[in-house]
Amino acid sequence: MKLITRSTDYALRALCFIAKYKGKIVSVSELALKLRVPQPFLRKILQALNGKGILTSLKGQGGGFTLAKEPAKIFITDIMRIFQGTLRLNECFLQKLACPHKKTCLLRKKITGIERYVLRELNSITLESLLE
Amino acid sequence: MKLITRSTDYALRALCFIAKYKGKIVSVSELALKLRVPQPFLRKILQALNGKGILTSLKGQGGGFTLAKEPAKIFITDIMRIFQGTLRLNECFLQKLACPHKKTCLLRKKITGIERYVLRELNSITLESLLE
DNA sequence: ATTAATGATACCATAATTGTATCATTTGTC
DNA sequence: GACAAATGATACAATTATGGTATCATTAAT
Repeated sequence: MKLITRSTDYALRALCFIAKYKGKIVSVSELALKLRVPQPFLRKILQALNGKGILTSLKGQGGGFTLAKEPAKIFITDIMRIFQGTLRLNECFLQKLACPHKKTCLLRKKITGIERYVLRELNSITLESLLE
Repeated sequence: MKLITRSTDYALRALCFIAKYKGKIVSVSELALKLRVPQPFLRKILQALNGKGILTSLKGQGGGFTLAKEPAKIFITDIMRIFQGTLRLNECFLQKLACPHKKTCLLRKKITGIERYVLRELNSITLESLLE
Protein backbone atom coordinates (compact mmCIF):
# COMPACT_ATOMS: atom_id res chain seq x y z
CA MET A 1 0.00 0.00 0.00
CA LYS A 2 1.86 3.00 -1.18
CA LEU A 3 0.55 6.44 -1.79
CA ILE A 4 3.15 7.25 -4.40
CA THR A 5 4.46 4.84 -7.01
CA ARG A 6 7.91 4.74 -8.47
CA SER A 7 6.83 6.48 -11.68
CA THR A 8 5.41 9.40 -9.72
CA ASP A 9 8.51 9.44 -7.60
CA TYR A 10 10.83 9.60 -10.59
CA ALA A 11 8.63 12.21 -12.21
CA LEU A 12 8.77 14.44 -9.15
CA ARG A 13 12.51 14.17 -8.83
CA ALA A 14 12.92 14.95 -12.49
CA LEU A 15 10.61 17.93 -12.24
CA CYS A 16 12.50 19.27 -9.24
CA PHE A 17 15.71 19.00 -11.15
CA ILE A 18 14.35 20.64 -14.25
CA ALA A 19 12.76 23.40 -12.21
CA LYS A 20 16.13 24.33 -10.79
CA TYR A 21 17.38 25.02 -14.30
CA LYS A 22 14.92 27.87 -14.76
CA GLY A 23 14.05 27.64 -18.40
CA LYS A 24 17.17 25.88 -19.57
CA ILE A 25 16.77 22.66 -21.46
CA VAL A 26 17.52 19.34 -19.84
CA SER A 27 17.93 16.13 -21.80
CA VAL A 28 16.86 12.71 -20.65
CA SER A 29 20.38 11.36 -20.72
CA GLU A 30 21.59 14.10 -18.42
CA LEU A 31 18.68 13.62 -16.06
CA ALA A 32 19.02 9.85 -15.97
CA LEU A 33 22.64 10.26 -15.03
CA LYS A 34 22.01 12.80 -12.31
CA LEU A 35 19.06 11.02 -10.79
CA ARG A 36 20.51 7.55 -11.17
CA VAL A 37 17.38 6.26 -12.76
CA PRO A 38 16.99 3.93 -15.77
CA GLN A 39 17.06 6.13 -18.82
CA PRO A 40 14.45 4.53 -21.11
CA PHE A 41 11.98 4.43 -18.27
CA LEU A 42 12.62 8.02 -17.35
CA ARG A 43 12.20 8.91 -20.96
CA LYS A 44 8.78 7.36 -21.08
CA ILE A 45 7.86 9.29 -17.98
CA LEU A 46 9.01 12.61 -19.38
CA GLN A 47 7.15 11.96 -22.58
CA ALA A 48 4.01 11.45 -20.57
CA LEU A 49 4.59 14.69 -18.70
CA ASN A 50 5.03 16.40 -22.03
CA GLY A 51 1.84 14.87 -23.34
CA LYS A 52 -0.02 16.16 -20.30
CA GLY A 53 1.23 19.69 -20.60
CA ILE A 54 3.52 19.63 -17.59
CA LEU A 55 6.68 19.73 -19.66
CA THR A 56 7.53 21.22 -23.03
CA SER A 57 9.84 19.25 -25.29
CA LEU A 58 12.33 20.32 -27.91
CA LYS A 59 13.46 17.81 -30.49
CA GLY A 60 16.75 17.57 -32.29
CA GLN A 61 20.29 17.94 -31.12
CA GLY A 62 20.54 20.02 -28.00
CA GLY A 63 16.90 19.26 -27.33
CA GLY A 64 15.25 18.12 -24.14
CA PHE A 65 12.61 19.30 -21.71
CA THR A 66 11.64 22.38 -19.79
CA LEU A 67 8.73 23.15 -17.52
CA ALA A 68 5.58 24.13 -19.31
CA LYS A 69 4.19 25.97 -16.28
CA GLU A 70 5.46 27.71 -13.21
CA PRO A 71 6.32 25.35 -10.35
CA ALA A 72 3.63 27.02 -8.27
CA LYS A 73 1.04 25.80 -10.72
CA ILE A 74 2.11 22.17 -10.77
CA PHE A 75 0.38 20.15 -8.10
CA ILE A 76 1.66 16.81 -7.06
CA THR A 77 -1.85 15.48 -7.38
CA ASP A 78 -1.61 16.30 -11.09
CA ILE A 79 1.47 14.15 -11.34
CA MET A 80 -0.04 11.37 -9.29
CA ARG A 81 -3.12 11.31 -11.47
CA ILE A 82 -0.99 10.98 -14.59
CA PHE A 83 0.81 7.90 -13.32
CA GLN A 84 -1.63 6.41 -10.88
CA GLY A 85 -5.01 7.27 -12.30
CA THR A 86 -7.89 8.66 -10.32
CA LEU A 87 -7.07 9.16 -6.69
CA ARG A 88 -9.51 7.05 -4.77
CA LEU A 89 -8.89 5.07 -1.65
CA ASN A 90 -12.12 3.12 -1.51
CA GLU A 91 -11.92 1.40 -4.85
CA CYS A 92 -13.20 -2.05 -4.16
CA PHE A 93 -15.09 -2.15 -0.93
CA LEU A 94 -18.71 -3.08 -1.33
CA GLN A 95 -19.41 -1.70 -4.70
CA LYS A 96 -21.12 -4.46 -6.57
CA LEU A 97 -22.94 -6.01 -3.65
CA ALA A 98 -24.48 -2.64 -2.81
CA CYS A 99 -23.99 -2.92 0.90
CA PRO A 100 -26.45 -5.61 2.00
CA HIS A 101 -26.84 -4.37 5.55
CA LYS A 102 -25.58 -0.85 5.07
CA LYS A 103 -23.86 -1.38 8.42
CA THR A 104 -20.57 -1.77 6.69
CA CYS A 105 -21.19 1.63 5.25
CA LEU A 106 -19.66 3.02 8.38
CA LEU A 107 -16.40 1.70 7.01
CA ARG A 108 -17.09 3.30 3.67
CA LYS A 109 -17.87 6.58 5.38
CA LYS A 110 -14.68 6.45 7.34
CA ILE A 111 -12.66 5.68 4.28
CA THR A 112 -14.33 8.42 2.31
CA GLY A 113 -13.45 10.79 5.13
CA ILE A 114 -9.85 9.63 5.05
CA GLU A 115 -9.81 10.08 1.32
CA ARG A 116 -11.01 13.63 1.61
CA TYR A 117 -8.31 14.41 4.12
CA VAL A 118 -5.58 12.81 2.05
CA LEU A 119 -6.60 14.71 -1.04
CA ARG A 120 -6.76 17.99 0.82
CA GLU A 121 -3.28 17.44 2.16
CA LEU A 122 -1.86 16.43 -1.17
CA ASN A 123 -3.53 19.29 -2.93
CA SER A 124 -1.60 21.66 -0.74
CA ILE A 125 1.68 20.49 -2.23
CA THR A 126 3.01 22.11 -5.40
CA LEU A 127 6.27 21.57 -7.17
CA GLU A 128 7.34 24.94 -5.85
CA SER A 129 6.84 23.84 -2.27
CA LEU A 130 9.15 20.92 -2.94
CA LEU A 131 11.92 23.10 -4.26
CA GLU A 132 13.23 24.59 -1.07
CA MET B 1 -4.16 2.95 -4.97
CA LYS B 2 -6.50 1.28 -2.61
CA LEU B 3 -6.48 1.34 1.12
CA ILE B 4 -8.19 -2.00 1.44
CA THR B 5 -7.55 -5.00 -0.76
CA ARG B 6 -10.05 -7.61 -1.79
CA SER B 7 -8.76 -10.14 0.73
CA THR B 8 -9.25 -7.69 3.56
CA ASP B 9 -12.64 -6.83 2.18
CA TYR B 10 -13.77 -10.44 2.07
CA ALA B 11 -12.34 -11.04 5.51
CA LEU B 12 -14.28 -8.14 6.98
CA ARG B 13 -17.53 -9.19 5.39
CA ALA B 14 -17.01 -12.73 6.63
CA LEU B 15 -16.22 -11.53 10.13
CA CYS B 16 -19.33 -9.36 10.18
CA PHE B 17 -21.40 -12.32 9.17
CA ILE B 18 -19.85 -14.65 11.70
CA ALA B 19 -20.17 -12.05 14.44
CA LYS B 20 -23.91 -11.91 13.92
CA TYR B 21 -24.12 -15.60 14.74
CA LYS B 22 -22.91 -15.05 18.27
CA GLY B 23 -20.90 -18.13 18.99
CA LYS B 24 -22.56 -20.42 16.50
CA ILE B 25 -20.40 -22.18 13.99
CA VAL B 26 -20.30 -21.07 10.37
CA SER B 27 -18.83 -23.18 7.61
CA VAL B 28 -16.97 -21.85 4.62
CA SER B 29 -19.49 -23.24 2.18
CA GLU B 30 -22.33 -21.41 3.91
CA LEU B 31 -20.35 -18.19 4.04
CA ALA B 32 -19.26 -18.38 0.43
CA LEU B 33 -22.86 -18.80 -0.56
CA LYS B 34 -24.12 -15.92 1.53
CA LEU B 35 -21.37 -13.52 0.62
CA ARG B 36 -21.22 -14.54 -3.03
CA VAL B 37 -17.47 -14.96 -2.88
CA PRO B 38 -15.30 -17.71 -4.38
CA GLN B 39 -15.23 -20.49 -1.85
CA PRO B 40 -11.63 -21.75 -2.06
CA PHE B 41 -10.35 -18.22 -1.78
CA LEU B 42 -12.58 -17.46 1.16
CA ARG B 43 -11.39 -20.63 2.76
CA LYS B 44 -7.80 -19.57 2.52
CA ILE B 45 -8.72 -16.27 4.07
CA LEU B 46 -10.54 -17.85 6.99
CA GLN B 47 -7.65 -20.19 7.59
CA ALA B 48 -5.37 -17.20 7.84
CA LEU B 49 -7.71 -15.53 10.30
CA ASN B 50 -7.69 -18.71 12.31
CA GLY B 51 -3.92 -18.86 12.25
CA LYS B 52 -3.74 -15.31 13.54
CA GLY B 53 -6.10 -15.89 16.42
CA ILE B 54 -9.01 -13.90 15.05
CA LEU B 55 -11.14 -16.96 14.42
CA THR B 56 -11.37 -20.36 16.08
CA SER B 57 -11.89 -23.37 13.86
CA LEU B 58 -13.62 -26.67 14.43
CA LYS B 59 -12.79 -29.56 12.19
CA GLY B 60 -14.96 -32.45 11.15
CA GLN B 61 -18.54 -32.68 10.14
CA GLY B 62 -20.57 -29.75 11.39
CA GLY B 63 -17.35 -27.83 11.82
CA GLY B 64 -16.52 -24.31 10.77
CA PHE B 65 -15.45 -21.06 12.35
CA THR B 66 -16.40 -18.77 15.20
CA LEU B 67 -14.88 -15.57 16.49
CA ALA B 68 -11.95 -16.06 18.80
CA LYS B 69 -12.43 -12.65 20.46
CA GLU B 70 -15.17 -10.16 21.10
CA PRO B 71 -15.90 -7.91 18.13
CA ALA B 72 -14.86 -4.93 20.22
CA LYS B 73 -11.38 -6.35 20.41
CA ILE B 74 -10.92 -6.93 16.70
CA PHE B 75 -9.50 -3.91 14.95
CA ILE B 76 -9.69 -3.54 11.25
CA THR B 77 -6.03 -2.64 11.28
CA ASP B 78 -5.37 -6.13 12.60
CA ILE B 79 -7.13 -7.58 9.62
CA MET B 80 -5.43 -5.24 7.20
CA ARG B 81 -2.05 -6.15 8.59
CA ILE B 82 -2.76 -9.84 8.09
CA PHE B 83 -3.54 -9.44 4.41
CA GLN B 84 -1.64 -6.34 3.45
CA GLY B 85 1.41 -6.40 5.68
CA THR B 86 2.75 -3.42 7.56
CA LEU B 87 0.65 -0.34 7.06
CA ARG B 88 2.91 2.27 5.53
CA LEU B 89 2.12 4.85 2.94
CA ASN B 90 5.59 6.14 2.17
CA GLU B 91 7.21 2.93 1.08
CA CYS B 92 9.36 3.92 -1.84
CA PHE B 93 9.97 7.60 -1.88
CA LEU B 94 13.60 8.61 -1.58
CA GLN B 95 14.87 5.86 0.57
CA LYS B 96 17.99 4.62 -1.11
CA LEU B 97 19.14 7.96 -2.51
CA ALA B 98 19.01 9.49 0.97
CA CYS B 99 17.38 12.69 -0.06
CA PRO B 100 20.13 14.55 -1.92
CA HIS B 101 18.76 18.00 -1.30
CA LYS B 102 16.56 17.24 1.65
CA LYS B 103 14.08 19.60 0.00
CA THR B 104 11.96 16.74 -1.09
CA CYS B 105 11.76 15.79 2.53
CA LEU B 106 8.85 18.14 2.78
CA LEU B 107 6.99 15.61 0.74
CA ARG B 108 8.08 12.86 3.02
CA LYS B 109 6.99 14.86 6.03
CA LYS B 110 3.60 15.46 4.53
CA ILE B 111 3.19 11.83 3.68
CA THR B 112 4.28 10.76 7.12
CA GLY B 113 1.69 13.11 8.53
CA ILE B 114 -0.96 11.64 6.30
CA GLU B 115 0.08 8.17 7.33
CA ARG B 116 -0.29 9.04 10.99
CA TYR B 117 -3.75 10.40 10.39
CA VAL B 118 -4.85 7.42 8.36
CA LEU B 119 -3.63 5.00 10.99
CA ARG B 120 -5.33 6.91 13.77
CA GLU B 121 -8.59 6.87 11.89
CA LEU B 122 -8.36 3.20 11.04
CA ASN B 123 -7.40 2.29 14.57
CA SER B 124 -10.68 3.73 15.74
CA ILE B 125 -12.63 1.11 13.81
CA THR B 126 -13.38 -2.24 15.40
CA LEU B 127 -15.44 -5.10 14.10
CA GLU B 128 -18.07 -4.12 16.63
CA SER B 129 -18.36 -0.66 15.17
CA LEU B 130 -19.04 -2.22 11.80
CA LEU B 131 -21.87 -4.34 13.11
CA GLU B 132 -24.52 -1.72 13.56
C1' DA C 1 25.55 14.36 -43.92
C1' DT C 2 25.93 13.32 -39.32
C1' DT C 3 24.66 13.24 -34.75
C1' DA C 4 21.98 13.87 -30.77
C1' DA C 5 17.91 14.54 -29.29
C1' DT C 6 12.46 13.39 -28.75
C1' DG C 7 7.72 10.95 -30.62
C1' DA C 8 5.31 6.97 -30.77
C1' DT C 9 4.62 2.52 -29.67
C1' DA C 10 5.17 -2.28 -28.97
C1' DC C 11 7.04 -5.43 -26.18
C1' DC C 12 9.05 -7.81 -21.97
C1' DA C 13 9.85 -8.67 -16.76
C1' DT C 14 8.59 -8.67 -12.17
C1' DA C 15 5.76 -8.66 -8.30
C1' DA C 16 1.48 -8.53 -5.92
C1' DT C 17 -2.91 -10.02 -5.71
C1' DT C 18 -6.49 -13.15 -6.58
C1' DG C 19 -7.93 -17.56 -7.11
C1' DT C 20 -7.80 -22.98 -7.68
C1' DA C 21 -6.59 -27.76 -6.56
C1' DT C 22 -5.31 -31.49 -3.78
C1' DC C 23 -4.11 -34.51 -0.20
C1' DA C 24 -4.19 -35.23 4.70
C1' DT C 25 -6.69 -35.06 9.02
C1' DT C 26 -10.53 -34.61 12.11
C1' DT C 27 -15.18 -35.52 13.78
C1' DG C 28 -20.20 -36.32 13.74
C1' DT C 29 -23.67 -39.72 12.06
C1' DC C 30 -25.49 -43.96 10.59
C1' DG D 1 -16.33 -49.03 11.52
C1' DA D 2 -17.53 -46.71 7.16
C1' DC D 3 -18.82 -42.52 5.30
C1' DA D 4 -19.43 -37.79 4.71
C1' DA D 5 -18.51 -33.15 5.74
C1' DA D 6 -15.72 -30.18 7.47
C1' DT D 7 -10.78 -27.80 8.14
C1' DG D 8 -5.19 -27.89 7.77
C1' DA D 9 -1.56 -27.32 4.90
C1' DT D 10 0.36 -26.21 0.86
C1' DA D 11 1.49 -25.90 -3.92
C1' DC D 12 0.23 -24.05 -8.06
C1' DA D 13 -2.09 -21.08 -11.68
C1' DA D 14 -4.19 -16.69 -13.46
C1' DT D 15 -4.62 -11.98 -13.57
C1' DT D 16 -3.27 -7.37 -13.09
C1' DA D 17 -0.39 -3.47 -12.12
C1' DT D 18 3.91 -1.74 -12.24
C1' DG D 19 8.43 -1.21 -13.82
C1' DG D 20 11.41 -1.37 -17.60
C1' DT D 21 13.47 -2.15 -22.55
C1' DA D 22 13.78 -1.72 -27.55
C1' DT D 23 13.05 0.18 -31.95
C1' DC D 24 11.92 2.89 -35.77
C1' DA D 25 10.59 7.44 -37.23
C1' DT D 26 11.27 12.39 -36.97
C1' DT D 27 13.46 16.71 -35.90
C1' DA D 28 17.13 20.11 -35.66
C1' DA D 29 21.90 21.80 -34.61
C1' DT D 30 26.61 21.47 -36.37
